[in-house]
Amino acid sequence: MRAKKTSTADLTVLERLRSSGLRPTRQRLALAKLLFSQGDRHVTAEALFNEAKDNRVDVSLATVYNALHDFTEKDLLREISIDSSRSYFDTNVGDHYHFYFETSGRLMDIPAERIAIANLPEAPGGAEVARVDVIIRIKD
Amino acid sequence: MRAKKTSTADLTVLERLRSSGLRPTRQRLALAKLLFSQGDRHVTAEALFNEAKDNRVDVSLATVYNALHDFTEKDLLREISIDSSRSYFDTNVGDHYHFYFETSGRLMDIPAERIAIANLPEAPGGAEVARVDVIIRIKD
DNA sequence: ATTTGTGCAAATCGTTTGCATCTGA
DNA sequence: TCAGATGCAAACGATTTGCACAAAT
Repeated sequence: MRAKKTSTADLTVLERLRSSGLRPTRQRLALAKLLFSQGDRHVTAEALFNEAKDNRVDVSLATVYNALHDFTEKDLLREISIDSSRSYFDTNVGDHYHFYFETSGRLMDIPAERIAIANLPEAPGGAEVARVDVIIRIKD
Repeated sequence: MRAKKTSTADLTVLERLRSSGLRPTRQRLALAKLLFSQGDRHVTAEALFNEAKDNRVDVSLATVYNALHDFTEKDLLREISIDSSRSYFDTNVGDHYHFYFETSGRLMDIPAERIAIANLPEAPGGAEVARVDVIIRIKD
């Protein structure tokens, strides 16, 4: 099975892992391909795990978590906390905000330019701002 | 102590529960008193539970969770999700945002007037905005 | 009397960990 | 070779639930 040809997309993903200092293992490559080959995505660990299974990618849930966290650490992903029960990982690591649809549990990106934030108070004690999260919660 | 006199503060809390349609039970009254008698607070269920114990208020953890959720439903509290592992309950239910100090895990209110948000995109499909959360994460 | 709330312990859910076994460089 | 990854199952921590009992209206 799987006459495994190396597509350009594969190369991109491979490069991406390599240049992040992450070993491009079979599992990480497969997950990265799922994550980064379809535009911006917001996935949960569980969802990615299932998607992997559907694509006959053999990974354990623990490995999915490991990969997601590794990718996040290397800024290939951004983690978003909507509520205490789920964590989303966003393939869009640029500056942007989110709509959150409460009933469907879906997230949608809002480009940073679409919201003007002014007068941002400086952090007390002059500490550094790690990031600004904006979530617009929608009753749908 | 415990000569249980009815202070005006108690009355306020009692009124508050009543007018929210919540039965002012011993436990809810005690918890509400802890929550609403010391200015704006950000508590976790666990923290409030311990505080109750310290004050010899006899409640179970399940009841603390119940009360916090009941209060939140009646808009006496606002729930804030910082990361997947903790939920904070904020006694300030007015319009405002938050600083989050990553190492200490502390929250600090930012009055709404201190941040100007412009061009807020309307919700797709004209759905209603439930609320806008802004969290400024601080490396401290 | 009826409805609503409470306590407890067990159950659940997402996530993490320990450790023996693999695998990429 | 061998540091770094993986898989599995067990451990975890926060939160929820089921149900018998207690309290508020």
